[in-house]
Amino acid sequence: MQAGRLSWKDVREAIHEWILSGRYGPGDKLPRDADIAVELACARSTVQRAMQDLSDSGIVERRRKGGTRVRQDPVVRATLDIPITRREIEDRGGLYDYRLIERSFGKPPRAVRIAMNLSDAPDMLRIEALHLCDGRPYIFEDRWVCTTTAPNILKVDLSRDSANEWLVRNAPYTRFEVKFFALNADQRTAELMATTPRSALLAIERTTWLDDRPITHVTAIAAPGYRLLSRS
Amino acid sequence: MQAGRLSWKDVREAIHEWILSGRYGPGDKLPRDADIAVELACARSTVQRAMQDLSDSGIVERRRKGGTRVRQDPVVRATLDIPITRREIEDRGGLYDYRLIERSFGKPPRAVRIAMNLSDAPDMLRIEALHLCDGRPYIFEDRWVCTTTAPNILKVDLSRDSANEWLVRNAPYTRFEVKFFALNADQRTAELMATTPRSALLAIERTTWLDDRPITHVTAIAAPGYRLLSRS
DNA sequence: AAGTGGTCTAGACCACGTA
DNA sequence: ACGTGGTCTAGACCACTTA
Repeated sequence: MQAGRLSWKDVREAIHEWILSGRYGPGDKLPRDADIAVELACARSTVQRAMQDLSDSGIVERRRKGGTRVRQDPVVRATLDIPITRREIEDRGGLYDYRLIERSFGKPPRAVRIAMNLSDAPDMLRIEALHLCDGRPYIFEDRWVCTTTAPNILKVDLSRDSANEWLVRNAPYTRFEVKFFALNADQRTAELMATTPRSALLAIERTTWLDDRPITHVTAIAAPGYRLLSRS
Repeated sequence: MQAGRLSWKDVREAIHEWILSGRYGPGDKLPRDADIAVELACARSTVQRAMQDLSDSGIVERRRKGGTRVRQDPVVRATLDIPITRREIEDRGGLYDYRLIERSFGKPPRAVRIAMNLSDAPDMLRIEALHLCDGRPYIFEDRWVCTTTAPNILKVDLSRDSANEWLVRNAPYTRFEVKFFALNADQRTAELMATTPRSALLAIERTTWLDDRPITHVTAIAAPGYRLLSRS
């Protein structure tokens, strides 16, 4: 970064400082980008880049002609990284292991069809698998794969390679949805996860699409004590 | 948008398409920005903006001198909005209500000090409060506020105004951390949330700082059935 | 109708990391 | 050392929205 010149991140900090210090409070209108550029002695596009970031972060609200205002109800916007399970475990320094529990065909239950936004119910590949960290259950994965969208998965030996990994590498998506919720372990899940029935488990439900065709729907159930952290 | 000219989002889509179609697979090196700019007939900075976004989305990896490569292990990067609880309920069309359960002073437990990254343990304001949707418990909030960083909260009548809302409006932060996990309701929580002990509940733990001084640490425990959705 | 944000362009220079 | 991404600048024009 060149000395004496402001980067757009510097500009963002400067403007954020104005807000933190109360120079501009919630609902207040900020000066036009052009005027800020003059005040801070930088190009307007630099201010624009900074403002775009403040807007993305939910701190500021911008409207053409209406100008820029400090948001009344700031939103906490958190970003989460959900890596491949194998990598997640290896990055923690754990030993990864994987076990295929079931592989079958059938019509997905209604909840899955709804999540995929499907009216009819074609047969899909059903996969149940367990990811282990240092020999202990880490994540149980209950997955449905749409074989019309991702037919090549039928050639994969899922007892060796996890669908999680194969899909992420070989079936890129254009859109996805994620849901987080807590559930009580039922009898079977408790056995699989080596815990007691009714244990509270974090579930991460993910659906991916290639354009408008669903690829897969997975419910990943994490072992007790699992914590999902936001990116710094 | 001007016709005949490519916006950086168009460029991002074009490049993403190259990846989806297999023209460039995982690990492959993409051409230099400058060459892509020539191929697509746009400015290099437009390609740069598109690439920055693809990099932010975890699709591509960029290194100075090393060039740009398609990521081997794509990461699912989800963004979550965590609004003020009152707004969250009202946006769902629910009737919001709020009850202060406890307001006291004391030393925070060790877990809170660790989360705040504090070695010593000053007295802090402790708040327990319940947010209700249509008269039913929705979120139980267990909060510690550092009164040296946010002293003005002592003047607030917390039986009327929730600390959640007051802090978000009046104590802006520069940094925060969020954790998600599942927990079994204990006896007291079960009573407060009008559910049964051992129910699985989603907990959202959040810590905020103003520069390096902690502001608040809150564990928000959601009612059974609560689901957290990613932003589209 | 006019003002404000949104974006593109072309050129320049910097900074980082690999070869 | 040098190639590649990262960013700034100044100007231009567009697009949206509200006064």
